[in-house]
Order: sequence, then C-alpha cells, then structure tokens
Amino acid sequence: MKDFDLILVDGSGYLFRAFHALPPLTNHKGQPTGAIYGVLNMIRRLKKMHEGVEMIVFFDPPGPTVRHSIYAAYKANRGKMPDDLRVQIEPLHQILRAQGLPLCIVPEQEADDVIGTVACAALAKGKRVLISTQDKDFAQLVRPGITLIDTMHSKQYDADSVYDKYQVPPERIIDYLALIGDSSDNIPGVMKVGPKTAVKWLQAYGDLDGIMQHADSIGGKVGENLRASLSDLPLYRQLVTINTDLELPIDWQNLVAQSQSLDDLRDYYREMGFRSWYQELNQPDLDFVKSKVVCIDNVHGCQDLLKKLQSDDLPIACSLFFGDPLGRCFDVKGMGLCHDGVAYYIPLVTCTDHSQHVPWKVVSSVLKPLWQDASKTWFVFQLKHFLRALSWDGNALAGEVFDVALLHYICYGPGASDLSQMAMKALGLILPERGSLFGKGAKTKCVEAMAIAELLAQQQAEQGALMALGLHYQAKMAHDAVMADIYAVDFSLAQILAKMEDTGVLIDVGVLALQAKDLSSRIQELELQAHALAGHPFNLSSPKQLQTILYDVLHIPILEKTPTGMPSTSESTLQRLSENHALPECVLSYRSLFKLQSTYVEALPKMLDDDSGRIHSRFLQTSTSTGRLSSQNPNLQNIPIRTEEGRRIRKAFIASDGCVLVALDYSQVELRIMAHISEDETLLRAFSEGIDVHTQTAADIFGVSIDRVDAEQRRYAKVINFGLIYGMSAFGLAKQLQIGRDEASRYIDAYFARYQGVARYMDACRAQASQQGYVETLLGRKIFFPDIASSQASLRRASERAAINAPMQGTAAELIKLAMRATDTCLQPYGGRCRLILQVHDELVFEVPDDLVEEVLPKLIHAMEHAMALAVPLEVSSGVGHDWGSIH
DNA sequence: TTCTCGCCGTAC
DNA sequence: GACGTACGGCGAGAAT
Repeated sequence: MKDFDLILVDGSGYLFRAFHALPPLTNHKGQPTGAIYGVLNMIRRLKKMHEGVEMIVFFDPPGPTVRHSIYAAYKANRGKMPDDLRVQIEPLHQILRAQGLPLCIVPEQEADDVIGTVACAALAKGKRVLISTQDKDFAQLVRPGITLIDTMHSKQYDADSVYDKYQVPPERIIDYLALIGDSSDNIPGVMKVGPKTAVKWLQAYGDLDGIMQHADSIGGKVGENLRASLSDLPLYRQLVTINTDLELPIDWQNLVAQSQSLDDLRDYYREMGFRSWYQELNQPDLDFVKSKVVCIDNVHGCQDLLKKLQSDDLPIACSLFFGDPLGRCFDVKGMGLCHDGVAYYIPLVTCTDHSQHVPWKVVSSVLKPLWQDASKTWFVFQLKHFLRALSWDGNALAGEVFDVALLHYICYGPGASDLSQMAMKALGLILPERGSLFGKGAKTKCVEAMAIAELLAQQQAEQGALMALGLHYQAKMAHDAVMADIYAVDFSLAQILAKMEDTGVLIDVGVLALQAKDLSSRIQELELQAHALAGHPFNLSSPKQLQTILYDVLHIPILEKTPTGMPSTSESTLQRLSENHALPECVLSYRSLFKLQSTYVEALPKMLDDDSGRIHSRFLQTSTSTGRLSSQNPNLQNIPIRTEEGRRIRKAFIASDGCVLVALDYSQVELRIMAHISEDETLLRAFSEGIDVHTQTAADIFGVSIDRVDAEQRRYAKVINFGLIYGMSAFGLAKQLQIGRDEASRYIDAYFARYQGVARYMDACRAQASQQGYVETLLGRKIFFPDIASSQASLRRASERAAINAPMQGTAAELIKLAMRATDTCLQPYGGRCRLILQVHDELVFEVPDDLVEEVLPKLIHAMEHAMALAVPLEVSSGVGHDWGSIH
C-alpha cells in the first residue's frame, strides 16, 4: 500500500540549492552540469522511495511574477541569476520531459504558489500529497493529507515534526515567518526578532493578530521594533503566505507521467556526461546472434551458405567491407552476413594472412541465385556501394531491400558515419570498438593471429546490429507512410547514383595541362609583384602572414574580423582595402588563380581512373542536413563557372567519342518552391504568368512599373530574392549591396509589405522549428535544429535562418531526386547509351550519343518539368555541347 | 611525421 | 553576430 497518491516537487528550489551546495560539475564541452545532476539525482531517489506514485515537477516561470508587483523589493537581494545556473535550466527541463515527468510552469506565478494550489486541490479530491522541498515556508501547508519531505536530507515532516522543529504548529508558521522575516526573499520581518522571540510571542498571544493588538504592552527595543513594523506586518504576512487558491490555466489532473523518450534521454545523458545513467538505459540483448560467428573461407562453404539462406524466407543482413574507401575501384575485402540467429564472415582477397580466401567474383557468382530471388528481404548498409560491387558482374538485388544507413539518415539526419553510431542512436546498443588491435604500433605475429579472432568478434556484433537495425526500421516504416515515401525516393536514387558513379565523367587532361602552364606563370608573376609591394617575400597563401603585412607592417585599417577575432583577409575585405593600397588587389588576383590551380587544375588529373580516363566521384546520399547530395573525391558540384578563367576548367569535362554533353537545369527553383510553399499571391502570379521574378521584385520594392525597372534595380532585387531564401537580415543585405543599413531595411520592409505570404511563411518556419525542433520538406522529410532553443542567441538565430532555408533547399533536393528518377525511366529504352553523369543540385548532365540528342532532349526536359506538381510551372533550360564549358 | 583546426573560396 | 547547404586546399601548431 502506497503512503501517498501524488508527489509535488519544488524543482526550482532544488535547482538553486543543488547549484550552491554541490561542487561545480562540467561536461566535456565545459558546460556546467552539476545542478542538473543534483536535481535529477534527488528526483531519482524520490521515485525509488515512492515507486508508482504520480509526480509533478514545478518550476518558476522566466521573468517577474505577480509577487514582484505586490512587493517591489521581493527577492531583490538575489541579484542576477549566475550564468552557470541559468544555462542549466533548459537542459534540466528537457531531460525531465524526456523522462516522461510532467512539468508545471505557470506564467507569472511562483512555483510555491502553484504547488500550494495544486496540493490543496488534490487534497480536496481525497489525495494524500507529498511535497518535496527544502523550503521551510512549506511547513505552513502541512496538515492531515499534506506531508513535506526534504529529499536532500531524507527528512519527512507531518504536523508533529513541524512543531518539533519550529515550536509552532503548521497553522502558525505564516505568522512566525512574518515576524522573523526571510532574508532569501528580502522580507525583513521585525528587527531583532528571531525564532526564539517569535515563538515566545506566539505562545503568549496566540497569533500575529494577537501580538499586534498587544504591541503596546511589549517593552524594550524589540517592542519598539515591533511597533515600528506594525504597518508592514500584514504585507509580510501576505508575502510569506503560500497561495492555495490560484486560478490555474491548466488542469493539474492532466499532468500525468508520459512514457520516457529513450532516444532523447541517451542523447542528453551523453551530452551531459552522465555516464552511469547512460549505460543504465536499456541494453537490448544481441540475441539475433546466438552462436559463434561462422567463418567461410572456401567455395564449398559458400555453396552451403547459399543452401542455408535459400531454405527459408527469413531476412538476411549483409554488408560488404571495402579496402580503400576513397579508391576509384571497388576492392571488396570481406562480406558479413546474419541470418536466422547465425552470423557469417567471408574473408575475401588480401583480407588477412588467412591462407585460404575466396575472390569476390566467386562469392558473388555462387550467391547469384540469392541476389535474383525476389522473395528475399535484405538488410544492407550503404546500398549504393553494395550495388556497385554487385554490378561488377552485372548483378543486382531483386528482393526487398532496407538500407540501414539510408533509413537512419531519414530518421536522424546526417551525423552517424558507421553502424556502431547508428546502433547506439536508434537502439542504445554499444558495439565493441572496431579494430582496436589493428592500431599502429601493434604489428607482431601474435597480434596478427589475434586480429582474426577480433575481426570475427567484431563481425558477430556488427552483423547482429545490422539485423537488429534492419528489423527495427522495417517495423518502423510499416507504420509510417511518410517515411516509406521518402525511403522509396532515396532507395531508387541509390541505384541511379551507383550507375552514375560507375559511369564517371571523361576528362581532357590536355586542356588542364595547358591551363596549368598558363596559370603557373601568372601566379609566379603575381607572387613577385606582391613581394615587391610588401617589401619582402612572404607566403601569399598564408592568411596569417598576409594579416601581419597588411595590418602590422603597412598599417592598413582593420575593417573586418574573423569569427575568432583575428583581422580578416577575406575577399570582401581585401576588395574594400584595395582603395588604400595596391597589395590587396594583387593578393586577390593571386588567390583566385591559385585556387583554380590547386583545387581544380592540378587536383582533377590526380583523380583520374587510369583505365577509363574518367573521374568517378562519390555522390554522398546521407551527408547533408537538408537532403541534398554532396560530392567527394573530387567535389564535382563546385567546379567554377562564374569567371572566364574558371569556365576554362569546365572545358576539360568532355563527352566521349560520338557523344555530346546535355546539361539541363531548373531556373529559380528555390524561389518557385518558396512561392509554392508560402502560397504568396504575388510570387505565384509572377511565376504563373512567366514574368521575370527579379524584375517583378524590383518593381514591387522600388514602386515602379515592370517596364521601368533598370538593370541596377533588378540586380538589387536579385540579391534580395536570394538573401531571403537564406534568411538574410538588413545588415547582411547592406553589406552585400554596399549600401546603408537604413536603405537595406527599407527594401526589406517594402518586400515583406508586398509579399506578405512570404513573411507569414518565414514566421511559421521559425515558430515550427522552435516549437517542435524541426521543419519539414514537401515530401515530409524532417530537418532537425538542435540549437534552436540554445541559450546562446547567436546559435539560436543561426538555427532560425537555417530553418527558413531548409524547407526550400530540402524540397528542391527532393525535386531533383524525382527528376533523376523520371529521367532514368525515360532513358531506359536506350539501354545505357544515354547516361547521367553529374548532378549539381539544380542541374543534371547527361552524356548522349550525337544521333539521339534530338530525340532525347525534349523527353528529358519534359521529365524534369513534370517531376513534381507545384502551384507554379517548373522551367528547365538546356544546352548541348562537346564539353561542359561551352554549354552555359 | 601526422592530425586537427581555422581561414578562405568554389558551387548551388 | 549579422546568408543557407556543401567540399577541399593551405598554413600553423599540436599530437605523436
């Protein structure tokens, strides 16, 4: 039988006391965590002591309360809350919420009064209430059915123990406190009256009213003090009285425990560095793997495995291990599987010192019936890599495939790079660290032998985790139609990307070699010139050295600083400085050429695949927060185009013999999406009627008719349109356009006055992000903003800007993914003769045989323009050329 | 010697 | 502090 029906926790009170009483604790980032730990620990003990009893945790609201308006000096002596305490409040709230505990924070009301009100209301409903607090004021609430507990000291108070402690009964505590005052609340009480005198008077005269009536008969200095306080005592009494009859905006009976959010709790505990609690969170067993891992090192073993895997329709977890993850060709080093409670590992060519091994080609051909079996369910990790390895022998997966990496990305965004991190995040599984014995110095023979054992142990865990994650996501997706839709897009994209990466893009190294020569001589000239201007040689590629010369030696005024407070030498800064001195302009020229030389002209040939003369970049599908792709080794999504010299590099991207490159790109795709999402009438109309959107904006901002907009006005409008997509402020606009902030403000105001739908949309984004922590794209992909509620304003603002941009950027990413799918379908009939070779966010580049261009181009345009149905038309512009540079 | 971080610059 | 999303090269200083 429980002793209580409801526990009310004075969260704010404990937070303050924990902060001052406990040693300051910090996490790995140096953020203070001690008070959070103290309060959580206390609540934990309380929960344990009274298992199964409903609990509500109360906190003071931010800002002043009604008590401050009654008595201006209330708590005035407390001063500003220390930063180290303030920053612990929000995380504490979040953790308590994640624990499923109901929080109660009432605007403008002290937690004390809310607790008093709820306690009495609950008592009236026949509940036995326990108030957990360290504040002696609460003694006034004690009565049959209301008990206090000081959890820090494990002391419980009923009416008798209150009397024992204070020598007054609970119902006289208010009078007692009014007399002695409360220094922590800045209530003075009667001067020179402490507990002893107060008790004596209360015993003599009954209560405060009695004492006040007999004030004249009390002699001495204290008597005088009492008479001096007579007019204030009613106020003191009011202040020390805990209200029990507030009109609460919420029904306390609705404040009941929710289920814990394990995902969030894990994150919080890890973030805070509460290790033991972290580990205590559920540790599901890896009982997907019951026996020791089976190592298969010959063809017979593979054939047996095939039979086993074919014998039922249980799902199969399967992952491949690659040697050089950055290499051009696929070097499969091992294959792990998990099926029916058994994990397998197949070491492949050059894996370890294993004397026997099976070549990947053999494994993949033995298992071919499995790849082709449409009834199989696969759990894989990084489908795109898997498919590329299979496609070596023309294989593909026919069954239903769940890519755990893609699914994790859809649920949690980027961030996790390996299976271990995903298992941790989604399931709370802690996998053994990968290959700790493969570390540098440890290369003795003994270790080599152990390495295999360790590898197998690793496989046991990894394959089990892959199976566990696969089952987890399979179940999750079955109940989540939005997730299934998004996965369908990303899944088909993986196959398209696998093909695209395999295809690669042909490079004319001669073009680059010629440019390299040109550039190096010009770079050398500029270097000499810069040294002369500076007075001595220095490294032009070192911002630090340049900084010294500009600001310390030449004493050019510092206009801008980097985020770390150092004087900036960025392009925009140097441009402004070029009026003061000739050196900045020289450096700018050097930088632009050196950038081209080092990042592109010299780097691209290094990435060539010797066999094909083509570059096979990686297009990463799970690396961006918004759902865009990214490109690596090399990055083909930032090949220069804006300057003449830069465009020369694009000329090195060529079509193979008998083919041309066909580039198609969406015009103003993000603005169109903004029009669609925001439903802004002006924007919708401009796009629907085919009006140039920047001209339209210029007309609206400058208040002229469309045919009177001049080039400069249109340029301004263009900057504003782009800036808006990124959440730019008046400050940023002013900087960008080199105009005054007032002028920039006027433009922005004029814009929002005309485009009210856009204004509403942006407010909605901010609100959604801060309320639920994420925003959504058109298909429903969630994009999270962990810093949206940060106590640091700069982080919060940055998150707000990102939240404005994310739906547009993310929806644009979905559009082009759908377009890739649509164009892939429409190219199917040509049997691989027309190939997608690049995606650059709003542009697709295909390699098409000369004789097919005329036929295929309109189909591609149509596929792209109808990839997604929006409230505005999509417009695709296209170009054809022998090389990428001569298309645009 | 290698690794990490800050700065800078390219793209959309 | 002030414009979103990426990747990569270089220098400088720390870790090894």
